[in-house]
Amino acid sequence: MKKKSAVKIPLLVICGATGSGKSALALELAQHRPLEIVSADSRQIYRMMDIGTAKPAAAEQKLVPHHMIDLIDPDQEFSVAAFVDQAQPLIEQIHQRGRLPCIVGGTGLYIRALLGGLADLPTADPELRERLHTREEAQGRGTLHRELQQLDPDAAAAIHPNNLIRTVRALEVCVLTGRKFSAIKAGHDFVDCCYHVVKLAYDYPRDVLYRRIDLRTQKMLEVGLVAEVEMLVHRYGCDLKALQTLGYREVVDYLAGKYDAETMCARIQMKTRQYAKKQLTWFRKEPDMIWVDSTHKSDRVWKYIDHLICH
RNA sequence: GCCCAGAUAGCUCAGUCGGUAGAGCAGAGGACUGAAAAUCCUCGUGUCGGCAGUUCGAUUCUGUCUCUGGGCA
Repeated sequence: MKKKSAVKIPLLVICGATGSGKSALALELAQHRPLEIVSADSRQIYRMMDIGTAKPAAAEQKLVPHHMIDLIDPDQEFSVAAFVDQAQPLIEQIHQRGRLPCIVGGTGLYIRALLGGLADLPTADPELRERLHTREEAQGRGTLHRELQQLDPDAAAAIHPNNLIRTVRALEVCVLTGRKFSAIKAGHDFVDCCYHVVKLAYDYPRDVLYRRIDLRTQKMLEVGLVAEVEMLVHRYGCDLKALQTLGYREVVDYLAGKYDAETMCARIQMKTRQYAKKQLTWFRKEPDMIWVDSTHKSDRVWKYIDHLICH
């Protein structure tokens, strides 16, 4: 998975909270410098989920080459590993075309995995997961975590008993490899960066960011988020995993009559603010992050980019 | 105008048989290696509406005033 080359490929990363203007900045930069955009967004990979994921408009995508968008249908499976496997060769191709690859996205794990690679872990096994979940249901809460304690005490200690999803994954790795999940992870720490990277993020006062989010949510509803979700529900049913996505989930509840339109809007705004906060927690500890003051962005940003391009 | 019910954390409310109070949500902080816009964890002092009275002690009992619902005129 890791590409070892003598010269590291230059790579611009624009990350940060949802609604902070990542896409707009990338588009602006692309007007003046030769770059192509690689989305690092775990939801924009889905076709038909356009409005709620704030996917760049068709016109914008025509203006600048965009990648890693509309890869799969909403009922298909995806993963960090799939993202890395597809994005890494893309980045190399863009570089060979003489352009600067620009990662734009808010999915912290995807970015980290792209830059540092992933540990050598087995892919998801849906049937095994199904069996594990069934066992937890049949034998009671905490069953799987207790099993994990036997198989891999370190992993169990690091995962809260209430966190079923991560307990299942850890067990899955142990069962599939016959090794300890914690031991495999310990041999990999994300540091092997195969790119020459500049990481940027907009730094907003929290209240300004939240106001932007509230407005953006309103706009999404105005341009037809509800209709988009209705179409998805009609096509796939409402149990779709992709419909757990923030924004989509609330519209599904609204359509089911759980609350009125006003409450739906308020809830999406609230959930989006909470998500932005969570992203900030993630990016805050990201090493070598350059936080760009949102009020006077340009000069510094151009300098970093030209440095990368000349590299 | 009269009667009744309320007034407690940013919001919705619980509670204190008199010893100054606690849930949910919100908010803040955090974790995160193939579901990551998912999943999970931690954090609760506030003139208990104002004033007066009873009491060693009142958010709790009494009176009164203000405000908000509802009912009767």
